[in-house]
Amino acid sequence: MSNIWFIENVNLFDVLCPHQLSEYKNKHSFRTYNKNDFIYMEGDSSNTLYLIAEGKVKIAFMTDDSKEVLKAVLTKGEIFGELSLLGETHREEFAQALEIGTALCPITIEILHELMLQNKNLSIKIHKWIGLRIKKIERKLDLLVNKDVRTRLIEFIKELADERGERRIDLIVVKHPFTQKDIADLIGASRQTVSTLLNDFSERGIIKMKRGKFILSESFTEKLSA
Amino acid sequence: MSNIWFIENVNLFDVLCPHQLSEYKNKHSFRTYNKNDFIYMEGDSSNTLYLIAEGKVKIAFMTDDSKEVLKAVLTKGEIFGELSLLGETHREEFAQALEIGTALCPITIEILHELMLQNKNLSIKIHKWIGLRIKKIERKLDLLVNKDVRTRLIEFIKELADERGERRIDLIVVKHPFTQKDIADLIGASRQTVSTLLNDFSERGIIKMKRGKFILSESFTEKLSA
DNA sequence: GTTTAATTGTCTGCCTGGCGACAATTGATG
DNA sequence: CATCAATTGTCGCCAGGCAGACAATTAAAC
Repeated sequence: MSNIWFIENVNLFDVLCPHQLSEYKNKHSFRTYNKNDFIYMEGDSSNTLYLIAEGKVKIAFMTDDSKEVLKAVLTKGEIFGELSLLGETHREEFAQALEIGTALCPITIEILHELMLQNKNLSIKIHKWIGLRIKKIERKLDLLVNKDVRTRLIEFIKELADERGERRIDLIVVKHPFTQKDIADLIGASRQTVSTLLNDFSERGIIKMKRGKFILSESFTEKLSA
Repeated sequence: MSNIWFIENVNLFDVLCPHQLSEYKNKHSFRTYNKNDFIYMEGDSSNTLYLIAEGKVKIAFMTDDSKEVLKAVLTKGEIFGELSLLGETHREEFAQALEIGTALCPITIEILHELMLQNKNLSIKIHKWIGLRIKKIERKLDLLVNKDVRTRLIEFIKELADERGERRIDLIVVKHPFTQKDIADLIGASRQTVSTLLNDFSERGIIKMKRGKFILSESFTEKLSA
């Protein structure tokens, strides 16, 4: 399974966020949150979708034995709460701001449905976007079932580079919102193993890292696989 | 994460299959397949969705190193090929009939879109169905990341019981289309481990099994957890 | 019914990767 | 700037579960 599905970027954010459209500018403000503010909690009624304009948002849920399971850490330009669109009545996860000044653009499903009726193109984009979400998660499943931690970590970094990498001359800079613990949780590994592997990659000159940032050579993919 | 999302059965099959509607009866026939016939292959254009009227269908894909990865084994009443609805242009998986006399009811997306425009209710049901698919797969991810093989197997059986279990007095009969190898692939375990675990459950009187069938006591859930 | 292929059962050794422990580092906070 | 909490680095131990091997069983095919 390749990454083909990812190439066609539907860029829902640009289409959706009314603040992007000049006529809407200043008509309503973003909602802003402080660090650790909850955007919604498990059980809340599920009727709006959010676009992240600024900051960092954690999506997670609690298990029966009240441990927290991380689902995603999202930043600027990403969307969450979209299951409200798909018949979910109550949240089964919570969303929490991780930084002061986290700014979100909320869109209720009523409004979104109106927009979709008016705008056939939007409707199609949203469907595509959902299709991509499913592909992405199926891909993750495949990795989890069939690949070892090393491979999963490599794939994780590759995906990150595809999604948020800024190409420079001969290298790719990837800013991301994850701690090593986050990465470990997301790829189904222990924090320690991720730490060791990353340092291994680093020592072999394949990636450089600082907190919240990877720097990859253009050819890191081949190097990593070797 | 509980099973709540599963309770509301959207029963898309009944709504969709035109053969269920008397006015449509005999208007067109099911398409039937022989054992090992491919319904579609990777790379085929993705423009129809299928309802299974009879038989058994395998969904899988090939990895780069040409090993087969099982995604699902489906039977009567189940739906597949639905990503054609969500902007997929070409299949990234293949679908293969596993039994002679496998009968499918194909619906092209054009027709489906028409139906959805005419029938608001259908549209909503389909959205809900997709929402459930996403929940289900997210749940699977959670299990894979956070639970051991034993727990995953238990959850797999529980889900099977919910989906296809026939309740009898004091017990639940679950007919299913899986070999132990299939189950192992689907829950991310080895065939041997699954075999051993199932026999362990069996010896402890918690489940009885024959090929393609589980018999569970009403209270198997608690017993299994113990 | 016989033959044959597929599925299932079971054992052994082995190894990936989890976990606890603790130190070192970094960045946030006042 | 100093303090403190969060994050990262590293080690050793060891268990869950995979893989190979082979026998036993069951179902399918003829």
